[in-house]
Amino acid sequence: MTATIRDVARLAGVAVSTVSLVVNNKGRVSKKTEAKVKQAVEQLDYHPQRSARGLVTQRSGNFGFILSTDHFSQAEPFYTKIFLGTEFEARSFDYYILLTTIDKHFNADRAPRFLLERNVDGVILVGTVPHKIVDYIAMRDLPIVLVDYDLPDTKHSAVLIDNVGGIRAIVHHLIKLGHCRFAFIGGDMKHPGMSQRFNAFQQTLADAGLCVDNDCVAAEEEMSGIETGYTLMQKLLPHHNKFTAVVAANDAMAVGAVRACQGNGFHVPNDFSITGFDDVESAQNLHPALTTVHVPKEKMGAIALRQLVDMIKNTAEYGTKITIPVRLIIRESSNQPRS
Amino acid sequence: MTATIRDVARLAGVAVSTVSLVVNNKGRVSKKTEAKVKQAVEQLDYHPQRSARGLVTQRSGNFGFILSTDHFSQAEPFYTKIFLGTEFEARSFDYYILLTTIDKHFNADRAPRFLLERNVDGVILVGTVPHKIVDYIAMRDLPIVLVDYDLPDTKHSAVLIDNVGGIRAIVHHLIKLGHCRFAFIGGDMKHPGMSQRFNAFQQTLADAGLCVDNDCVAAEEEMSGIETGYTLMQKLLPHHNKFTAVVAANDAMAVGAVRACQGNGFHVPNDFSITGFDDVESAQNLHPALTTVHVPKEKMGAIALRQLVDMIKNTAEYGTKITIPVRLIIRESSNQPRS
DNA sequence: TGCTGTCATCGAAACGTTTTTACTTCTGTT
DNA sequence: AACAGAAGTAAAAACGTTTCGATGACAGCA
Repeated sequence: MTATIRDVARLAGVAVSTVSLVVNNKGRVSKKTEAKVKQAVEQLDYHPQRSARGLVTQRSGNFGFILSTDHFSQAEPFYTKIFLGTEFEARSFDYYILLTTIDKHFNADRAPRFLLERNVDGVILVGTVPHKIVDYIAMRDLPIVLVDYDLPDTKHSAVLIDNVGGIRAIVHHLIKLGHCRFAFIGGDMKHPGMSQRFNAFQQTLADAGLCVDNDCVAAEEEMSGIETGYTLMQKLLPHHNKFTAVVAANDAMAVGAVRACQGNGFHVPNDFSITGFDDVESAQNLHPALTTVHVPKEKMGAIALRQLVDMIKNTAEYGTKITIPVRLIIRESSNQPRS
Repeated sequence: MTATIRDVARLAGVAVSTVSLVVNNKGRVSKKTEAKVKQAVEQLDYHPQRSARGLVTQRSGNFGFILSTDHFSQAEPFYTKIFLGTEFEARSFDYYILLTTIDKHFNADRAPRFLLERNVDGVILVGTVPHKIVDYIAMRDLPIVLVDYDLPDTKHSAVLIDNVGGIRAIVHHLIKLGHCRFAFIGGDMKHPGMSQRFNAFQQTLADAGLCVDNDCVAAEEEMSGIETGYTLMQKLLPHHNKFTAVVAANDAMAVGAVRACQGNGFHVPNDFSITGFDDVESAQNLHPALTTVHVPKEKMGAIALRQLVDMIKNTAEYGTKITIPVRLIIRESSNQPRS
């Protein structure tokens, strides 16, 4: 049904190879034949067939995009936005994205089919992802870019959030408002980004000559959602006279924390300032609107893609870590401490 | 680097074609050679290469999944969940999903590359999608399944929500609680599902011998998010003595409506009952938790995929409309009317 | 023993490209 | 006028599969 390269060649009165040269504009073809060929291509609406091209070039023109199932189905479209950035950028580089989710316990014989069938030229892995699958992909020596995740003991490219800079900005902002007694809400400490935020929190305070009461740190292992924030804030509230500002490790938990306060008759920010991190959608809609750190999610996805492309073109090193700068967003949830 | 079918054949001591027969278990191969071949496959970790296979079968093993950019980036993961359902089901049928977003104004020369390169065997289109692209795909005669959208004047398969049943359940529930004066909040009436919900609302009331005041219907053209719900509820509130129950066409707008009420000193459900539709994540987290209609999103995605597969296997008709039943979820936002 | 039919396996063609090598034709130089 | 080199084009091989027709072995039957 659809036109093949042979049809184009026949119509243009040239050899098949010449058509190929024109289409991929490689080699030198005279202006005249080029025009002829292009006209024929146009007329037949010819597009090279992916599989045929892939067979000879051994390139699929696809990238794999892997994230854990629970990340993807999360209420907040944090990772969805990263994907969007990648997908959009991919289009302009003529790559396609094969998205798949894997669950926490990766099992080698349930490996994404696109790996087995050599149907991708590189892989982007986003968020917390089993160590095993990274090794698995590396073994098949495909270029890898991690996003918002880092494996400490390996040498893979990664696109990372400037967690330290973000937390530092938040804390300095609060100090400038006059706060000197802080609490912290953290979750999912297995995620390197989370623990990074916590460490930055402590470090920044230490640098400012302040220290944190143990009662003012609440952290949970597994989750880092609204529920978690709510629960942890409940644990913090009994010691509410020990702090005036609460730094949450992300917006979701901050939202939960605000709710817990309001549910217990406290006012934000009059009684406590509460801050988040990530600048997700609901941070703006919240009442009071959340002071937080903006993370450019789409941009991160785009940069990861570009990094992958560069690695394939060999114009980028295979272990580059890219740290994405973030921006403090001051809204209503932070204010001067109660007197 | 990776093993080819020839390597397997050599190792097993059989012909290439025999290996192919075993791998695809077509034709009859003796138990003995089958074992030999399978052992060799195992040993070399052989997997047929997608592009080579695709070239000869003229099948890519991929499905396209298209939704509009704004749908996908929406805060609520409604469409994300549909995708998840599709992707998961696809895996068990050995298909891969190529996801792409297109913007409202589809332009034929920016068509998804997977269409041009014949890199998909069928397409799932989700949500409001330009009429033009559907025609475009149909022209290339690929099987199509629409999800949560329907084109009235065409004959395409579609997986649809039982909007009528859902609204009817909601209204009956409210009537049973004692309500007889209703308001409606609707948005994005271009989407057939939305107008369907509105019509069902009116019809159900009419059937019950009730009618709706014009002042009690608020609908906006474009959007249907939290903001819209908030704005529309503001418009409704001046006439608050004309109704005791507010039916919103989806959860997002219901959330906005609840906020507007609370912001103006009204209590939900004591002053008004407010209901939603969709049962998204935040409907449960809301205070008060939202009475709504549960829509099985993952399931819809899965069913769409299966429909596509069946169409390709020619075990399903090309214009089947599948209506997915929904379930009333009674939570806290609905109660008896104020006296 | 010779013939027919079934079953298992094989060899070769085909799918639609890209890429490499080879062949013309032209241009300019001596 | 002969020739070298460059430029443009063509022919053919290769990529890794599937599939189809051919072949051989073997059983059953006359």
